[in-house]
Amino acid sequence: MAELGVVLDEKRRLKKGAWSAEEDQKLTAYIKRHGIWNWSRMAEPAGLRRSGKSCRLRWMNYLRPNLRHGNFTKEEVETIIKLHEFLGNKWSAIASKLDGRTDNEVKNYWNTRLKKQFKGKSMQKPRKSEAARVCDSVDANHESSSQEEAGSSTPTSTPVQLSNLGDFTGNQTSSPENFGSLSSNQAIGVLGDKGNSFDNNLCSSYVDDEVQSYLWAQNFSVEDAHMVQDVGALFMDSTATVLYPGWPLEMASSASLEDFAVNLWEN
DNA sequence: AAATACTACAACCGCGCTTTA
DNA sequence: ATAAAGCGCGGTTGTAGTATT
Repeated sequence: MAELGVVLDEKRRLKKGAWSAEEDQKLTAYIKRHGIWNWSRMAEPAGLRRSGKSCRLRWMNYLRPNLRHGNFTKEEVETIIKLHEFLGNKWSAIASKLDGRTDNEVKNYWNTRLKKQFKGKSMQKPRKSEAARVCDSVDANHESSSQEEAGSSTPTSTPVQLSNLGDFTGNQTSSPENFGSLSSNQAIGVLGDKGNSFDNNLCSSYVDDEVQSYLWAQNFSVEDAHMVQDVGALFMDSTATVLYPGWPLEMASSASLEDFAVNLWEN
């Protein structure tokens, strides 16, 4: 191979691995001249021995105009935390709320910086399987382990908000009863594909008032509708509270996410 | 100074959804 | 109606750079 870490797909003679400055220039110049019309067919006329996928990824994550690279601001960190709490590993959805950031960048940031902050720290109560948790309504278990651990609880979601969600998505009827009738798959969908990973436990965190109000203040576009359709399941637990990992339990009820994000960002 | 461990991030892979023929 | 192609997403891997021993 000509360059370290760069290999050729022997069957199709396609190059893989890190992009050179020359390749970047070729792709950028081609797109500027012809626009994006078909990723898999653009590579050859652009003078690149790359798969369409590879071209698209390079463009979307690196070459595209108006992208921002480098450190995340504390506001961005805060946004990521909040949205991840709400949406789970929906990186593209999260990234769409951050100006000039890509899903890949957000995902990398989460996996390398934020995830470890949560790792090993119990967010709150031990939970049943996701499916069981989502299907259950409030029950006696809430009072037992959760409040002992969390030290407080914050009643949250209201029918009004649930109704808004239903109206907003346009494909989900809006009563709390209907949310309760979601299948476990539907409910878990928003939490991630596998349903049992650390991330999924994390992202299924209960949503408190602060997070909700933040989210309602967001400007969700029509394209976002698909990802919010299952969100009702997250509101099923009305005794929700959020513990910010690494923070003392006694902070549970008083610390704002902003405090947490600032702390995280500064350290 | 060298070896090792850790971190950050670019890029690839596989899967599922949508569009097209 | 359906198979194929294209696209986008999330998970994972590979590697360069940095810190630590």
